[in-house]
Amino acid sequence: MADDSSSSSTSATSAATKTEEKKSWADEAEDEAASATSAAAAEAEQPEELKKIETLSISDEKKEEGGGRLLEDPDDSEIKAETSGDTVYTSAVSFEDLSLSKELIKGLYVEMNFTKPSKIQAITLPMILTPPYLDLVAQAHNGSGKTTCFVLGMLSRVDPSQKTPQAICICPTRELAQQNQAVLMKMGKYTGITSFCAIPQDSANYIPITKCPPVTDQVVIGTPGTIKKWTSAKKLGTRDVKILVFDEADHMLAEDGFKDDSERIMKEIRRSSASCQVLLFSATFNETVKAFVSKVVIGGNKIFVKKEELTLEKVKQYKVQCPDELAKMDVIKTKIFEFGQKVGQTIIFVRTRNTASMLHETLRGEGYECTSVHGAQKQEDRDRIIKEFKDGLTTVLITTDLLARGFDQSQVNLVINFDLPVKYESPSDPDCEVYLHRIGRAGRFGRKGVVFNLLCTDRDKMIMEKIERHFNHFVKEVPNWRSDDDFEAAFKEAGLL
DNA sequence: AAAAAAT
Repeated sequence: MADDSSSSSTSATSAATKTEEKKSWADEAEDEAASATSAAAAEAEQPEELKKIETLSISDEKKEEGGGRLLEDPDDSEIKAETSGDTVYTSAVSFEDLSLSKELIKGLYVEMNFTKPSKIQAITLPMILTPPYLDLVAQAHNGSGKTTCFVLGMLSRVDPSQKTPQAICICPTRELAQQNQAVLMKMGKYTGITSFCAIPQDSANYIPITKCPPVTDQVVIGTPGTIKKWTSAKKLGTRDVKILVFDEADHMLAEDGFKDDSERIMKEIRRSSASCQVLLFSATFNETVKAFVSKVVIGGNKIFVKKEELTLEKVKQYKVQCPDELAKMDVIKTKIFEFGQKVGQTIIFVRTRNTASMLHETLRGEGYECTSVHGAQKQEDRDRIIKEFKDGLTTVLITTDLLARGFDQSQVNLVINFDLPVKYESPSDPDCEVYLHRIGRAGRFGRKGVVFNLLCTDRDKMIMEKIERHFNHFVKEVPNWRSDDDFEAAFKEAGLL
């Protein structure tokens, strides 16, 4: 649409593909917005949900000086947030409490259809938007509205009249970068703010970076390697950057994730723009990353959630004991395709790219309609398959952990772990963080969802037990993998049939 | 050659 393309960047990444892309993401964002209201309602129904966010300050010195302020909560006086420094934050009851520009308020109500801030938004937005703009690390449940927190942060800290990059957001996958940019453009539609998506270009319309004009958009969203490429080519200035966001921050700062890239980018930006505010958002922070993160945001505000309280109650989890791999296939064909069609869209997670293609081929060969997406495919193919799924043209999507994090499609009610997520270094241990992110693809904004973990070996069984123990959450077993009735009962229990 | 990014 004309509006969209004029407000977005025309630089580098294919303008044509992007515009097309944006339309699909934007359509989706409407659904997301609509469900935000129901999320608020869902939260209201369930008061114990409110106790889930536990905030704490790790900066001891500051706490003594500032005296550890209490944060007022609009919904529940039992929530106490200790913050760092002297600033007193008042949780936002409405978006009007945040002294946002009227253009931004209009975007929130008209474009996003939001009515009031979600829990995490109410708590973090004042922290993000109140001087002296302390750093923030915030953990909140999957689908609770974290994106809005940092997108709103970026949009309101940026000066639209100044044609230089002032906000940068770094994401682990190009899909997530694009999704976040789409949300930003939609929310900021009336602000005149423009954005640039710094992700690898598709081979078809590759332009060497030396031929690209420097970035003049106020907001840059992208993946680590490409951001680095643009800055070192001196095409992306970091002098005026006021706010730096890491989405899926635990992964961005993990040793086996993007730690080196992230640290380098953070250092460089802090060198050229010392007062830059750093925001770290994720649904998961394991102990190792948490310890490291606390060193990065010294004196900042910190919000963490206990791991036992992170599992989404509205997403029912099951395990299915299958005698062999063939039985797993059979469950997909006779149960998942049968019931899945009735309850919305389905994502099937597998461990490797290879399994993704093979499973796809096998199912398609037998007439089951599905698509697959993973990192070995061409960029343009990935874009197309994601768009088809977002547009609802396809209902079953097979994927790797490419889509484990952040992928937001509210119609996804069914998630299958064809393979359980395991740690690369120790394949008999589960990757509990990835597990949580995967199941979080269902149940967006407090919706109902169901997850089936297909187990086949004793090792699978043991890994599943470890996951249950980690989250202190019992996962029910589907008694008989052959039984339609057992599956039907599971779907019904999850509230989906 | 585990997913991902990117060289």
